[in-house]
Amino acid sequence: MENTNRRETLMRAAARLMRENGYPGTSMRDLATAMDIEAASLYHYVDSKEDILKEICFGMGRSYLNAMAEVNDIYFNAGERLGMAVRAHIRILTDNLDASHVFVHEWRHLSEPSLAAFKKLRDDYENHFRVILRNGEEEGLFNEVDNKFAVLTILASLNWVVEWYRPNGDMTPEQIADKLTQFILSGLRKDIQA
Amino acid sequence: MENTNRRETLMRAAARLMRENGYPGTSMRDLATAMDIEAASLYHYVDSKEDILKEICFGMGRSYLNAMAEVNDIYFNAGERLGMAVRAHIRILTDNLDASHVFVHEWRHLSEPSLAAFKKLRDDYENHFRVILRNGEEEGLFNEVDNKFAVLTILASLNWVVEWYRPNGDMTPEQIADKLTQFILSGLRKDIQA
DNA sequence: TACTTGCACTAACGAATGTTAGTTAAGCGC
DNA sequence: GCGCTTAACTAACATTCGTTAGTGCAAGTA
Repeated sequence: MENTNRRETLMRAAARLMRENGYPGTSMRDLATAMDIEAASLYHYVDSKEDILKEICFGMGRSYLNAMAEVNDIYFNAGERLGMAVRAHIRILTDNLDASHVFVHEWRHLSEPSLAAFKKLRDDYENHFRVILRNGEEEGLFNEVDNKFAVLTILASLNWVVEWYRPNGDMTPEQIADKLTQFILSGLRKDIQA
Repeated sequence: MENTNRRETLMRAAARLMRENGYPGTSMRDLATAMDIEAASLYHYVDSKEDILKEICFGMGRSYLNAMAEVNDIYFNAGERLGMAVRAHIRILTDNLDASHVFVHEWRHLSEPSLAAFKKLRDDYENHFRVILRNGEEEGLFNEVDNKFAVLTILASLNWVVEWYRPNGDMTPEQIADKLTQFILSGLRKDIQA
């Protein structure tokens, strides 16, 4: 437990607290207690409480977007790209459970103009998924579906993992990603030719 | 705008505020302002702030469970029962958007023993879905899947609707339920015999 | 008319909130 | 040893928080 980047330790503690109690339910004094310092000392590392939220939300947003950019750099068919995107998403999410929870749920407590910027970032990410689905249709691989609706439903499944995943549980992130991909592609119904 | 059950108006206003700002982010004074009375006057209707949360969470929980009981009373095959459960869930959710959001996201701010009771209620509801899936397998209708995982993923898709559904949007609750059912059953992939 | 009830009010409580100002002690390069 | 930086501290600020106590008034009932 050396002194590796105290600021980052602070961010991690903040993410954990905000995950457990929400952003308004997390006080600077709570965070200070978790860091074993006084509340005022936090301001040596951050400018304000909202700064912490901003850093977590936009940091995670960048992570997700970067991973998606990598996926799109590689040229595969839409089915494979979808699987890779799901796998990347689940990997980042499970690697940063607390921060991802904040990313998914607490961003609404951002104030303008950060709020608008964050929404744009999210829309960008969703759009990448939409493009994959459209490609899949063009390739004759996917059914023609309402893409907006489908992406929301897919991301719902992915993001909900943050609610129940536990490290040391009985599913690895890779297994989760595989099952999700299969579910998204095939659903529950048994193939006729079983 | 007559005086139809002022207490219920209060609950509705509370649900809206807690949806927008979270439970810790909603003060009794905020709620009082929304009701156009003083904060102290709220205590004529409720015992405490947490009472409001309790009433919303358990009220919605009962609604969802009752609907599920009705679905299970009628004897259909698992595929049809799943469709009916989805439709019932989406109907309740879209009929009570704000309260459902609180039900899905704010219950964690309950304190014991309410918290444990709520979790039990939720587990009961999830179990009903699990039973439907198992029946579907027994009937040879569904693939054999990890039921716990599948139910979480299905409920994720359903509950996420609370994040994007807008009355006067371009999908009716029935259309949403139908699309969700289709997605859950068949996924994205095009049938071979298309 | 007298009493009760429903629904609101004012005033205030102690505690908690985010944040600022100013200080102190330790460690490091010169 | 001197000066600067880092990382913490104490003390306090104005505000907001959930909640309680006590009051007033209007409507309904005996």
